[in-house]
Amino acid sequence: MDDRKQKVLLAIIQDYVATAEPVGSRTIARKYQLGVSPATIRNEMADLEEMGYIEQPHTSAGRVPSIVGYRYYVDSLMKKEIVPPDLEKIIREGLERKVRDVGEIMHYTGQLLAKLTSYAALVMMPGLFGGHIRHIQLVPLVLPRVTLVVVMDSGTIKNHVFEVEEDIGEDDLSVISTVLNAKLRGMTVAGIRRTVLSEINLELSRYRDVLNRAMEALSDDRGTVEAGKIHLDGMFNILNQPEFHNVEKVKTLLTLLEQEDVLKGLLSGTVPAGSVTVRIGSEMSCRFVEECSMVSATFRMGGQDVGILAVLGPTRMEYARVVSLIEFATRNLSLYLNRLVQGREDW
Amino acid sequence: MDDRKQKVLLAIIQDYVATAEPVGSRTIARKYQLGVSPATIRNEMADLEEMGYIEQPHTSAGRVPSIVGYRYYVDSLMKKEIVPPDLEKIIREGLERKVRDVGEIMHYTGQLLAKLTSYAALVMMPGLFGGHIRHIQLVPLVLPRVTLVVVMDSGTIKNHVFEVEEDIGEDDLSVISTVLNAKLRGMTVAGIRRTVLSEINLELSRYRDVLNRAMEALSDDRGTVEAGKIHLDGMFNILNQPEFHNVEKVKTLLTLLEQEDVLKGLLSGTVPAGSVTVRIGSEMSCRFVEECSMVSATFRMGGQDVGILAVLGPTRMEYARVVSLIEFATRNLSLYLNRLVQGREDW
DNA sequence: ATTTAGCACTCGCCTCAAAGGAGTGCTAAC
DNA sequence: GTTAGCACTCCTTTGAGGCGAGTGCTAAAT
Repeated sequence: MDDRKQKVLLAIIQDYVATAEPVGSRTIARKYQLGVSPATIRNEMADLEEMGYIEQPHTSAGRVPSIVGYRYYVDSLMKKEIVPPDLEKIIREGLERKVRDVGEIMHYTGQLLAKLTSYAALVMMPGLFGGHIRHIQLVPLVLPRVTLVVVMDSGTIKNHVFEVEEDIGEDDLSVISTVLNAKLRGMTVAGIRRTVLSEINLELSRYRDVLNRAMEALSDDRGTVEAGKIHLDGMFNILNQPEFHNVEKVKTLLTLLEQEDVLKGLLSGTVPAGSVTVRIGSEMSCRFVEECSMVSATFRMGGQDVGILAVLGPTRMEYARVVSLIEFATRNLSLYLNRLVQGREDW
Repeated sequence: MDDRKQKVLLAIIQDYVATAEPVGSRTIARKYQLGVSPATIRNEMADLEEMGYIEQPHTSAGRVPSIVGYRYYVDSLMKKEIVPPDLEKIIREGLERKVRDVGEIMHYTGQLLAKLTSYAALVMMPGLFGGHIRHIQLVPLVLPRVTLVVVMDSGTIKNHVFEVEEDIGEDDLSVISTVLNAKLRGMTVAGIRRTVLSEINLELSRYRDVLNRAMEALSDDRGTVEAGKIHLDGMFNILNQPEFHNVEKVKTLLTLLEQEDVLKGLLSGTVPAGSVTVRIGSEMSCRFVEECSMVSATFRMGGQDVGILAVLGPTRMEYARVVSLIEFATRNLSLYLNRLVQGREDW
C-alpha cells in the first residue's frame, strides 16, 4: 500500500463518513488536493477495490469503504484527535459536581457520551465485585419476607428479597446482621473466603438455612440495584443517521437494543486490557448489527475492570473522534471512581 | 344520533382500527351486515361527517374516525371486553411467582402489558410515601461521605449519598442510626410528625446538622432507587403500527419518550379516582403525541394512589381491549402489592 | 319519505418509459 | 506514469397515463 493509495483511501473514508454518499474520483480530486487528476485516482481506486479496501454499491456509483478498509483506517491511518480543552473542562467539571455515587457518575457519563458523539452510548454499570462491603444487613419486611441490603463503599447498593423459615424472628435477623457485618465488612464479594464463611457458620450454626440463602443472594447479580445493568443513552441519535431512514432497520436495531442479554453479548467482546476496542460491522459477529460499529473500553476501580463504556453507531462512524472521547471518558471515569472509593488513583 | 348512525360509526371505527385504511361505504355494507345498501351508508356517513365524528383524508378516500368519534365510541359505544380466563390465569400465576418486591412486580406488569396490548407500556413506580419505614441506617462510605439507606416494608429501597462534617465518625453514625430506627420505624415518610422530629433533635442535639441533611435526603425523591421512576416497555411495538412507518414521526416520538419529565407530564393527566382514564390525541394537550392515545389508571397501596400504569398507542387503538387489560392489571396490582405489604387487601 | 341504483367525477397511487446525471473503465495521447 | 476523451452503465428523477376506490348527486323504486 503506497503512500498515494493511503491518501486516496483516507479521502474516501473521510468523505463517506461526512456525506454518507458513495464518493467518486472527481470529488476526491476536487476536495482533497492530491495533485493528480480524477483518472489517476480512478486507477488507484480500482487497485484499492481489488485489494478489498473499498467497494462499489453498483457499477457507476462512487466507492464506499469496506469493513477491511475501515479496519485499515482504524489500525494505521487514523490520527487520534485531541479532546478540546474547553470540552475537557466541561466534562471534568460535570464529573466533579456528580462525585457522589457511582450511579450518578455513570449516568452522567453515558448522557455526555451520547451527546458528544451523537451516536448511542452504552454504560455497563459496575457490579458489586469490584468494591468493598461497607455494610450488610438483613431487614425484616413482612415476615417471613426479609431483604438483604448490602452497601458497597462506592455507594452502590444491592438488595435481594427472600423468605426465611417461619420461626425466625426480628431479633434473630439482627443477631445475624451483626455477625455478618463484623466478619464481612471491608471484603470484596469475590474475596469472601471459605474460612470466613465457615467461621460464620460456626458462630451462627442454628441459622444455617438463612445464611445459605443470604450468601446466595449476595453472589447473585440479578437483584443488584443498578449494578451489572446496562444503560442506554441517545438511542434516538441513530435515527438521525441516513442509513437508518429505513423503518425496518430501525425496528430490528431497536428491538435488539431492548434485549439486555444481547447488549451484554455485544459488550463482552471488549478487550479487558484497558485499551479501546473497535469492532466494525461483522466483526461483532451479530448479524443484526452488521451495519454498525462499536467502540468500547473498560474502566477500572481498585485495579480491577468493573464496567464498560461503549458507543454504538453506523459503520460509517467518526472513529477518530469517538475513540478519543471514549479513551478520555474511561480515563476520567476510572480516576473519579477511584477517588470516590478510596482516594486511590492507581489506574 | 340514531341507532343506525351508531352502527355505522361503530363499523367505521372497528374497521379502521383493524386495517388502518380509510373505510368506504362498500366495505361497511359488505363486512358489517346492516341490511342496507352502500348508498344509504354513504348518506349516513355524510351526516356523521357533518356532525364531526368522522373525517375524510381527501375527497374520495374512505372515512376515518375523528378524535370526537373515538371519544363517543369510548364513552358510549364501547363494550368492555372480558379478559379471557386463561390469560387471567397466566397473569395471576406470573404475579404470584414475582411476589417478592415491588420492583419486580412492576417490571413484570409493564412487560406483560406491552406484550398483551402490543403498544408501549408505561409504569410509574410507587414512591416512598405510600409504604412504612422498616429500617433506616446511615452507612459510612469513605468519610466524610455517608449514605442514608431506607428500607420500606414493600422492599423498596432508597439511598442517598451526602457528606457530613469532618468530625463525625463511624460511631456517631451508628448512634444516630439506632435512634432514627427506634423513632421512625413503622411510620410513613409523609407521616413523620414534627413532634417526632423534635424528639429526635432533642436526643441527638449535637448532630443537628447531620440530621437535617438526612431528613432532607429522606423526603427527596430523586435519590430513590426505582421509586418515582418511569419504566417504558415495548417502545418498539409502536414501530409495528403503520402510522409510524414514517421515520420522522418515529424520531419525534422516541425523542419524547426518552425525556422523563415529559412522560411524567403525560401521566399526570390520569384521574386519581381509581377508574381508567382514556385520553385521545389532542386531549393530552401535547402536540407531539397528537396521533397517540393513552389509557391509564392509578394503582393503590395501603389505601393510597402510589403509582400509574399506562398504555400509549396510536389513536387508532383497540380501546376496549386496552381498557379492560389496564383495569384488570391495576386491580391485580393493587391486590398483590397490598398482600405484599401487609396482608391488607383494602382496595 | 326513505332507500337504492346509476353515473359522472375526483384524486391518490402505480406503472412505465424517457431523460438526466454521476461515475466508471478503457484507450490513446502526453 | 499520468491524463484527456469517450462510450457505457445504471441509478434516479420526472411526467403522463391508466386504474381503482370512493364519493356526491340525481332520479327511480319502494
